Amino acid sequence: MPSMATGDRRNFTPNSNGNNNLPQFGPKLLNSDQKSDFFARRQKIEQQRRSLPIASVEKRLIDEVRKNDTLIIVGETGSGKTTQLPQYLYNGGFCHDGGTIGITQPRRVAAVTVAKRVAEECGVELGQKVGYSIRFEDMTSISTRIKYMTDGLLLREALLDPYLSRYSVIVVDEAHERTVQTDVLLGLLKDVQKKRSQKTCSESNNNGVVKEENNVVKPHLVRKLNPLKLIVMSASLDAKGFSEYFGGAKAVHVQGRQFPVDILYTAQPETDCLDAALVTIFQIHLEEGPGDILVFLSGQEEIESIEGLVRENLKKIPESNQKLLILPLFSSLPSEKQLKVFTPAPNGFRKVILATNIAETSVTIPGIKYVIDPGLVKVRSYSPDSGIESLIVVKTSKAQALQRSGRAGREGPGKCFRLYPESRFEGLEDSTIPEIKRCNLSNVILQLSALGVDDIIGFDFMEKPDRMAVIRSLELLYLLGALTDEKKLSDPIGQQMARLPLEPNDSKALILASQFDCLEEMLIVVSMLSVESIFYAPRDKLEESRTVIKSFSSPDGDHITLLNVYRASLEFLEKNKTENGKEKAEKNLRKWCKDNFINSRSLKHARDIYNQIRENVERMGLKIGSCGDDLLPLRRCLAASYFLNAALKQPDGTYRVLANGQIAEIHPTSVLRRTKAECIIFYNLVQTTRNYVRNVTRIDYLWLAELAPQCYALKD
DNA sequence: GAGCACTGC
Repeated sequence: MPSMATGDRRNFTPNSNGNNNLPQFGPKLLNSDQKSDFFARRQKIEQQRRSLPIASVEKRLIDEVRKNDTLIIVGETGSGKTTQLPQYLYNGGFCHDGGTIGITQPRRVAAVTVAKRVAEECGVELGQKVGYSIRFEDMTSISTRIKYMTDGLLLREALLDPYLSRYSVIVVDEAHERTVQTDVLLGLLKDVQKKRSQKTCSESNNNGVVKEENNVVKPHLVRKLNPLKLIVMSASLDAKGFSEYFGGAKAVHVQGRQFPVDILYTAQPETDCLDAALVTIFQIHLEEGPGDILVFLSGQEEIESIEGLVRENLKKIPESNQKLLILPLFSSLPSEKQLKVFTPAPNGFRKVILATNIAETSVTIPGIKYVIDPGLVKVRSYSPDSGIESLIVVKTSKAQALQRSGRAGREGPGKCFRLYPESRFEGLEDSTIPEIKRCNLSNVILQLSALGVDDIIGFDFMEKPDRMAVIRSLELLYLLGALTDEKKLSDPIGQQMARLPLEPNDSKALILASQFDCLEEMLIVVSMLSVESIFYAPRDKLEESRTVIKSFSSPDGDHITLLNVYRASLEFLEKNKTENGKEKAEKNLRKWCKDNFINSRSLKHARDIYNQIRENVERMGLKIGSCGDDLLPLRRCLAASYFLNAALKQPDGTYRVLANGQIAEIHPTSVLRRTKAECIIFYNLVQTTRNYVRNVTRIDYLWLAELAPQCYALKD
């Protein structure tokens, strides 16, 4: 690593085509002290609404929606499309016959914050005319006409109401992100649209009545169905793909409004990305005017090492120049540390935020004037041939690079330093490969089967998933008993699995646990497995954290260790509740988490999931029994459910996956890392630097033949 | 003795 303190620097060249317009989303929220004068505020809101770029095309947009059943809207940053269009539609009479306007978002925070803003603009109480619905939280009522929600939630709704009959218009926002949920939703909506324009509900098999899950007929569902209006909103400059998919649908472009960002490239390719980022941070800090820096890095490890390097090098420069605040930001970082990036730097200080992709779309940080973009991103990929998931660092797409640089132009003109030559930019892919082409499809297939789509290969996806990936997932679902020989959803197993908001394997584990009399325990285990990283160990307290985490660990493996953590936290909470009351107890729990190196956000998430799936299994009528302190039935049940993830120890201490011969090691975070049981089942296998199995439990080899004969018939 | 980006039901 070359010394930072001296003259090492990078020469950046501006891009050749001058400036660019960058896509970004959402309007800025007003800050709270502006709320004081109600009338002044309303006037201000009106003024702001009228000044949005989209306001000038309101009439035209409404006309187009009247004329076309499907419309593509390409809305640039700050156009106001997400907040304004639903209001235009409402005022344009699209709710007159009692229909609702549904707007989907890929992320929960977006659904919530936008709904709040729109309710305020409309001068109504949130949950009345304007509301939102996300997992764990429904802020809608019978009078809700503008409903923001996550795309995944709308998919779930389609299971109960296949015609989506309560909606007159559905707006799919941020479609350019192409999440799995968005892609499935687009295919589904296309189909619903066809069905709704071909026939009214009264001609359907349901005799004109669409029943809710509990067989209660909702009055608004009985009415004759109008054709479904569909609006696909995208920030990508290229609407062609969407338009073609929807049979040449009309596309409308709405201007954006944002500040110019100067794009600078390095003259030469960089061999050491971390070093280049380090040099650029100091170059900006020492030579550029005020404004915070945002650096895009690939992962926690990279962030932590560059954090150390910046600190080291900071000591070498004159003290008057040391006013630099270094803030890491990644998803598994505890909330209180994440929140630090939002507090303005003290007077005279500059913030440098070292972030993963979380800062690309999910989190918007105010005050950023400089972006450093090494042009790399860590992505999940899935090999259908081996069935292995891996996490690899790849080059970003052009669209991603544009999105990143846009983060510098939200509040004023900015600069983006791309740590590669301009020629490399030209060679990048236009857009990122849609997620559906690089993930395991079992859940998608299960959901589509539940929606009556039996021919997955023939389903009209915007981009077809890999054929081999489909076959792999069909096999898994068949082995789990979710699909029949005719590839139809089985009854009751498949039906029950599709209703649970979990991965197919986890759903199966719950169903079996009811037979093994350990559903109480399995609900906890599955909830804990569904969240990311329960434990959080900061680098400087690694040793201490290990000792503490050990106190929860079970010799039988990670599943039971997770169960111990959950039980211990509940015990702490209950005891505290009786002594201190609920609110204080929750606060104390967060302290308890911190002391035990547990991520309290993850634990809270696990509790939410637990409550939701417990309610689900209760409604299904599954017997919720407990195996008490004897956890043998739990381990047997894990073997019976995750039988495809069984592995045997080899003489060299690695493990061989019985189902496909893959070789893997136990992940260093597992409590079985050293013990090396003869036979194990694992929750997942991910390839990083090597093949690792994570969340591992010791089982008896003989259980496999007994409990999963469809896979492990005993040979004589 | 090595380390999982992000999101959703």
